[in-house]
Amino acid sequence: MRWTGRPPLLVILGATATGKTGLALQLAERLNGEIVGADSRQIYRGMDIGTAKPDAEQRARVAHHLIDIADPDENPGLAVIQNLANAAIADIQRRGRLPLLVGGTGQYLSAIVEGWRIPEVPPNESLRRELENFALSHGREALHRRLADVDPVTAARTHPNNLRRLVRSLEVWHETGQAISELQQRHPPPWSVLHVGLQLERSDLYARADRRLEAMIEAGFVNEVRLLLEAGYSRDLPSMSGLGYRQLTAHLLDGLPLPEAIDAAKAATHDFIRRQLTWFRGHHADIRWLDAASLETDTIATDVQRWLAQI
RNA sequence: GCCAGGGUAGCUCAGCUGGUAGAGUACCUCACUGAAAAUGAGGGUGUCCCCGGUUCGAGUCCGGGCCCUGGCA
Repeated sequence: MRWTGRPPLLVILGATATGKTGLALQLAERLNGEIVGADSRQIYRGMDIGTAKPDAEQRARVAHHLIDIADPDENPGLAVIQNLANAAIADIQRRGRLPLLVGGTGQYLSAIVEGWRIPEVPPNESLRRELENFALSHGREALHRRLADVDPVTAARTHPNNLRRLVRSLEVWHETGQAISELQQRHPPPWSVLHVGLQLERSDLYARADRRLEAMIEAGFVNEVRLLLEAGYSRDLPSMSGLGYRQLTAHLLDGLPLPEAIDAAKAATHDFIRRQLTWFRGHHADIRWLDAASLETDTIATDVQRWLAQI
């Protein structure tokens, strides 16, 4: 494949359970492509069923990147993900192939495509605990005032209850002496990007997600969570906070009846779908939306080829 | 058929001696720069079963009807 201008990136996004994985596979096969995951849960080894991770057969058909890159007790963080994705995309382009950035994690998609400059301050767990303890004893308002003293801009746009954001902002200040608001910039990479989004009516999105969860349960989701817990992965790890994982942990450890855990997981998934859609609305204005219920892969592939020819 | 209880938000239900309604959950909206499937903020979305009556005013009181549940036949 050759292109005269900027190297191409095809982005496939959409709410969870819309069929991104299947479409990406078919397009990658037709268009000489490789898939770069933009999914914050498929990065974890051992979390397969509940994350709807592409299986071995699918990954043998098309090369996948950014999947199974961490153990469940690790927490790579946005900057690491962004660097890995950038490297993978550049490498695929260099080899004359088409990178497909595929996933539903809005923050990852935006950070990669918009080129967020992320403050180079890795998470400092002990500092985070210290700040959280301060909030516990003095109140979140007090922590918010501490941030307002050093970084009024960020303080003004962070709700005092959002402890996680407060802690991160103070962490950046503590490590760099600079306000996080001044370190946040954007440097979009020199790519030609086409956004394709998979869309469905809200009630269909919920129904599909519910059905998929039921299928996951039948495929052994509960046992997957049990194995993770038995392997020593604590319930308060970020990786264990995912949809289904959290609720099934409550089932296994707290005796929450399975049907109730499943219902709670469904509701959490609906909530997540809403937040995904909010993100896509706000961050990606130029998405080419497709009806996920009637995908015509050949037509889409032709459209993408036409796009590739004119960039 | 008779007796008793009940029909209020999508669901389960609260609503004191009459002043056009609330809770949990579901649902909807929004923010988001190294935890993001995370975290946080906001929102009531309603023929109070129907018809009539009393009253300045009815979810609430009265009459009639319809439906649901249990018991007795």
